[in-house]
Amino acid sequence: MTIQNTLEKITIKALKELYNVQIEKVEFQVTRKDFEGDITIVVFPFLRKIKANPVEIGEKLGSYIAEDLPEITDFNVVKGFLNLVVSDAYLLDDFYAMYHKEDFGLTKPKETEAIMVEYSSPNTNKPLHLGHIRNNLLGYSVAEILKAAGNTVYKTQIINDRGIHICKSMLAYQKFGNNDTPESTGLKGDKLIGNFYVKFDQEYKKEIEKLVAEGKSEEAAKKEAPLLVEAQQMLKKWEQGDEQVRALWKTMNQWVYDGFDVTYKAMGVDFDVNYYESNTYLLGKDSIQKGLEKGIFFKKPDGSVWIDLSAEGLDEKIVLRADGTAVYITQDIGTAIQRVKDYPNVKGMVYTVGNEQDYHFKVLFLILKKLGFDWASNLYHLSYGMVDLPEGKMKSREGTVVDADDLMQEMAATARAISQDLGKLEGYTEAEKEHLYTIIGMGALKYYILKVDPKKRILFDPKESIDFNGNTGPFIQYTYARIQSLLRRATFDYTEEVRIRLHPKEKEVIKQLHDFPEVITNAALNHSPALIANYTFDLVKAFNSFYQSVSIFSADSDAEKIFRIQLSKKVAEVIQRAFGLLGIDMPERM
RNA sequence: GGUCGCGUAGCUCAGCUGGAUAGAGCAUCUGCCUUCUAAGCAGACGGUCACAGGUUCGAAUCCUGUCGCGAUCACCA
Repeated sequence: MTIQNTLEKITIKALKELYNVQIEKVEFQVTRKDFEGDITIVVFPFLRKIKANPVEIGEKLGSYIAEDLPEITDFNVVKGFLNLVVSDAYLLDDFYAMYHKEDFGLTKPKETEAIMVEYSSPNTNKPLHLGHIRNNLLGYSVAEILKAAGNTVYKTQIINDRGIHICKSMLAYQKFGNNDTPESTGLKGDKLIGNFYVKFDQEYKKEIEKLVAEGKSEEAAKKEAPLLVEAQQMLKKWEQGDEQVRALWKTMNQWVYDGFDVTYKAMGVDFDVNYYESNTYLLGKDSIQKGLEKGIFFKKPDGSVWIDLSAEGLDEKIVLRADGTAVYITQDIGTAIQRVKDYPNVKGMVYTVGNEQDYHFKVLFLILKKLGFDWASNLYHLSYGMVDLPEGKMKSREGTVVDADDLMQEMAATARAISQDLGKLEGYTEAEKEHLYTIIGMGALKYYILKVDPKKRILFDPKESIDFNGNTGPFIQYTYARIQSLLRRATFDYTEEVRIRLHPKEKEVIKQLHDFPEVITNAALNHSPALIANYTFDLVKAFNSFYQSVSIFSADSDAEKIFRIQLSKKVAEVIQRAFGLLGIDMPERM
């Protein structure tokens, strides 16, 4: 609370007068529910400087503050905790300050300081799956949170559009494709290509089996299988710019992009700029050269270039092959530099990539720092845990992945089943209902994934799907919808400020609302949508408790009625804003 | 083996820079719909915060070690 600043000053002054000591900092916390009071000063830390009983210090400090500050109406001391009671008048002022503030909690972005957030980063040989969903939701949400906290943000993805995996799909298409197209098959482009990738693997395995049966070792068979050899030749042709290969590559990639667009739209994510690996895979070599001259890298006798990070507790890492070609990290170095060239106001970057690449990003950031870029100190690997299925790891080639499109459809179907069961949607057209089911289903999915700490792994059971009770997206959406209903019924004017005695539950809600800006700041600092999710749930619980214990339309006075509607309205606004940061839509009714 | 992450109620998870009797949701049980949407609310039950030490007025939180799970240690991306 802003009252904290006032309290801190007074406490410092009081302790100087009472005990003649100079205190630097005062520790505050929200008073626990079981105790009377609103805000608590922890006395224990003062003991270092004051030789006295903590209860005695609390009592003396309490009476000093209560006398000096009209905002504090009462106090009590439990052990070393000084609990202060804040006046209704102060809380009301605090509420109306929030109530009138448009964009409460949001900070205006600074144009001069931008952050680039990378997420999704798909391969173009198969559709998006459950893992991508977590990636996209996290990346998008963190981007929105950073915006809300006052940063200019560029959302980006690096599309893995070249390499042996695409060649495999292309080859399978040439051999078994029958000139299929998304139009002719009715399949989404990414699904069609994904099928050919699976087809390649199947045929490849058959060839291996055959070779092994002919007496080859399995290792040799894997390398010599004609399909694989042909795919490798195709990759070479691609690199040489072979017109036919490039043409097919272009066509097939476009199908995939069209398919991805549909999936991204359903997920509700978007990008400001795309980077393609086919354009960036050659970048970074000249930076290596410069670093070599500066002595950051060294050359081994065979001509390969390395960096020695043993001083930092890591190993030696290769950055350029002996034949002068780039490795994975080389192009990441180049791409990072390219991005700052493209967007000179970028002062930091966030990479949303799974935690199996923790080591890679540690190395990458260290190298960029050593190369001396000022933005290199502001790079963040948004690392997240795997999404596990009950049966074990997902493997795209074995077909045990949960497809992103299928999952989203299932979520809407579940929402439909539950909503029809409850039957509260009279007056809605079928189209409106379907739209609502999507909002609810996606709300469930997004909230379920975003509420857990990114670095923890998630066990996702598609059969049990999502619970719609308790700490879930739909529960919060439901609260929002109920408030909308209240506001529709409130035909009286509720713009004026009123002075009333606050109900304890109302106090709780006001205090909860008050924290919103701080929560956004923390969430941005920690790159954690989970903080927003859990905050919103707490706010909703406080509101529901209030909603159940006071009667809104039959309040004792008009002033109370007005205030309760105002409070509800602000709660709805904050819920909507918070969920906006999670990429979750709000239903007007449900 | 080295490095990194995780280990909190039967299950899923919160717990900010150390602070009061460790918090929610689900599940189980008890109440509450003639009054604003019961996808709700109030309450009960449920914990040696993996284990052992240490730091201090005070540790789930910080440090060290042990155990368990996972990731990583590629001239793959």
